[in-house]
Amino acid sequence: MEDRRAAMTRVWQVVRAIPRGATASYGEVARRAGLPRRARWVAVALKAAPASARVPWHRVTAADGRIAFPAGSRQHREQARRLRADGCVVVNGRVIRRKAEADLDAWLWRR
DNA sequence: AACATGACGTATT
DNA sequence: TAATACGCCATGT
Repeated sequence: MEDRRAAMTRVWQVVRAIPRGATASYGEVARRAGLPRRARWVAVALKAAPASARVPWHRVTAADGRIAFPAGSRQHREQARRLRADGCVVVNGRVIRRKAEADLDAWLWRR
């Protein structure tokens, strides 16, 4: 299963390409990594990412902008903390994205 | 092989 | 916006 490793590497790379202050959903990351319909697997890949890979995992949220970890959990707080350190606005465990901003991202990331 | 799980997504109400 | 339901798919048991 060396191919699995390659796919994970691609996922990490895609996440590393998310600029500070921006976010992407698991599904988006999956598509950009050439793994359509594999959002859940992206989560597995992130969980497996070693700290040495320097993957900004906190910039990945559910499709609606919510932090995927259970509210109140340590990791949920940690993600919110890092997100805010990036300059993102987090309210009720959700990253606020203005429509224009979201559209710009879609444009910047297409293909 | 069958079934449960999960850092998910989408449609519907 | 929130709650539900169902779809999806790699993994682990």
